[in-house]
Amino acid sequence: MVRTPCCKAELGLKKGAWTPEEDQKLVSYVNRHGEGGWRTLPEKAGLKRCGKSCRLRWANYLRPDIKRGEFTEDEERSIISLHALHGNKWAAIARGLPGRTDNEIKNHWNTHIKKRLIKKGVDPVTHKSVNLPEIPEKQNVIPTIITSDVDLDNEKMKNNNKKPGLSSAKFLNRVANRFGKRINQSVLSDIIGSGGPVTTITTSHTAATTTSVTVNSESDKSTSSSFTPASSLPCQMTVNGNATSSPSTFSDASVNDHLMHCDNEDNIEFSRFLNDEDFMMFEESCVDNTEFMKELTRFLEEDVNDDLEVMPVYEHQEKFEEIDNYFA
DNA sequence: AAACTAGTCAACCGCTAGTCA
DNA sequence: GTGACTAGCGGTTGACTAGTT
Repeated sequence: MVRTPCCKAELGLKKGAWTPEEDQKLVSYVNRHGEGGWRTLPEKAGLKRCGKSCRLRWANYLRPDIKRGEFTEDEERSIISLHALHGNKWAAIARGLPGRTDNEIKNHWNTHIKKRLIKKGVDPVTHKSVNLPEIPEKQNVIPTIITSDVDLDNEKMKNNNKKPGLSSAKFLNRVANRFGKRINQSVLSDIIGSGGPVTTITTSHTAATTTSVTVNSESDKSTSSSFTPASSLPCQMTVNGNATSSPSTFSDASVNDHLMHCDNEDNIEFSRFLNDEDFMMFEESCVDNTEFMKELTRFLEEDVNDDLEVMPVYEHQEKFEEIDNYFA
């Protein structure tokens, strides 16, 4: 296939910064004729630019729904979380941040967030703490994914103050064993973020699609996979009485599998539990989560005093492989 | 005040995927 | 199946600005 040259300087096409006049021409043309047809747009709009340049200028700067200005703390948390999930897929990340462009997010990542993570001892590529010790391979342990500054603090706390006994890992094993793919990463991660066993659960169904879960943490803050999902579906998690800014979504597929993964301490990792495609599928498809939340709530309530032992997930290697094959 | 350096971000480049004839 | 074309993506560049010497 022969690639079509885009910006042919020899044709007198302009490059570099856009002038207000050019912007005006582009905006008025797109307003009249809509987006698309970028190849022919410059000529029709009276612009001496290549179509690609016009599309980029519109997409990154002139679009009316673009949010300008500083990134908020929540937005940054979302970026970190989504980056942990998608890697350098800036377009995918941008889809989770309405009003922000992939270019803007990419720039912000490279100039601010990345540096901050490095400064705090976190590898911005893997989101793992560079100080974490090597974990024995035979137990299939995957290091904790660090997705935010809060995680960093939790991670430090964990390393300095590990506690044996009934851990949040154990608790999450129960949730995962019970609900498997029905619950997405953000939900589980939010629960993990609460740091320990559930002591009280309250639910409110003020509207058919509104659910809130309160998770009070009393013991360890040992786990560290906080997650800020991008979806705006109406489920709010409340941790220690404080509503998080993280709306969470749920799938209602009924699968009961054993995909949680932890070591004999407190490390938990969900990336094998739900892969990217699966997570995105949930994001797109799940709309009605009320019934699922009710069921989760019942389960959590039952779980409070339930000492049921759950098989450690590293003993489910075959299940991991099954799932990998399924999503391959 | 001038020169230099570092940081920021808009824009560009090269590539791939999807669509259509 | 093939090639032309378009749209979109991620990496990189370079102009501009602010801070420092």
